[in-house]
Amino acid sequence: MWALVDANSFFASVEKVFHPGLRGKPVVVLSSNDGIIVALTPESKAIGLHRGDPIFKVKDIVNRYNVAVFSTNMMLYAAMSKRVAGIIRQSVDRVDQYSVDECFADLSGYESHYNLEEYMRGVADRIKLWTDIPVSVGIAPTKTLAKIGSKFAKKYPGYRSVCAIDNDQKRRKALSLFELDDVWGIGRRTYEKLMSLGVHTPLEFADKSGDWVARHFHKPGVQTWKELNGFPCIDTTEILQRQNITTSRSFGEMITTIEQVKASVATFAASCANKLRGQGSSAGVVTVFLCSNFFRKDLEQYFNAGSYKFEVPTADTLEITDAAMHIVDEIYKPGIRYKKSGVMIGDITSGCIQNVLFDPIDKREERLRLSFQLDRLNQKYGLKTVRLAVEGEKSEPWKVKSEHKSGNYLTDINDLLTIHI
DNA sequence: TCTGGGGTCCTAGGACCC
DNA sequence: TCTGGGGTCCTAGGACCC
Repeated sequence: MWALVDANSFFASVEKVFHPGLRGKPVVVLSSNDGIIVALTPESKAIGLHRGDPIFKVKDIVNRYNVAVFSTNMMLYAAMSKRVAGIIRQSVDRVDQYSVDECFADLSGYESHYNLEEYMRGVADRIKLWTDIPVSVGIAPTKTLAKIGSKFAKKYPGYRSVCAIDNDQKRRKALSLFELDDVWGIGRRTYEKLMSLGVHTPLEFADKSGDWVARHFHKPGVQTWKELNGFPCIDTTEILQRQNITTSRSFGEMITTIEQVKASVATFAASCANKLRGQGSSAGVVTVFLCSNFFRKDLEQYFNAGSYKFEVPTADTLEITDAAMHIVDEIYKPGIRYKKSGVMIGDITSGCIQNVLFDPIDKREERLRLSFQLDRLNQKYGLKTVRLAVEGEKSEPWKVKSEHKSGNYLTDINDLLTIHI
């Protein structure tokens, strides 16, 4: 059996932990650049807000109901995520953290010693007690069914945080009541296809024959069908090594000069290189893209991207940034008002690196040590304390808007909360 | 005025190889 | 009229996820 432990409205719940006056009140957390709503509490849903709403379009509701609005603070959410996962790991040996707010716990072997429902309810209670984050748990023979269980646990308080789908009768009932497009693995396109084939509920899909499913779907659809029938076939074993690393941002203000574009791209290249070193890998290719503001129909639109392949895979910030700057020289077009840029690195490899005889870079090892030293200093003294000059100042007009950001209560000693009793 | 960011896997088709 | 068989690798695009 698998248990899925899913935090409720995770980002919003984290903010509520540190702002206890918001209990029972509507809370929303915005995307980067204070753009759209990415997380919201049930109280916010009840007054008509939705995930994905641009915040400026719902300003009236926000003002009328005095909604608490927060800018995104990934450092804070990541630190809390680690704590929640740590509590689960104290009770279950094999835990895959699937996303920032979800963990799959492998319960095989536990059923002979424990009542799984009670056991996981204990875990959920401890998470609530120790972190104040509410979670919902689904227990089932497959991950797809466990996901469905966690949604029921979230929706109906009667489950007291845990819903087990552990026999065929419960499975059929759950599948008959669940929304087809809420099933894990069924997105918009697959949903439309199923509807056009006359399938309206997860149960109707699960009850189709294997031949029928193979005729209409490829591997992903077949997997979902098997999982809905209780046959596990989805592996989520943690991927320790990223295959691609991207850093991109929309700008707080549109920019035009090549110096500003370069400053943004250099900042993102340094961030990619930092993440790359963090997982102990090297990259074989770097890609840069620039684009204008596609919501502004009145302005000239532009998108362009370029790539550079390294002769020898590298994790050197200087080398990656240098390549990125050359790409900007090639794809930058004057007269455009740019809204977003980004850097992607790929062809990521770990371990031994094949050298070439005529390596254009001298003293590779020393330069890499320099990059690691940058990481150490910036870890200790704060982001961008030591950086390349081309990255520009700490406050640049293109920096993201982040007007409602709370402190890094769990990771920065200067932001520790003071409690008055 | 203001509209996010970062991933994975799968498949088909082209290019190329012997 | 008839023109092989069997591979690999790479890339772009689709679909999905949080």
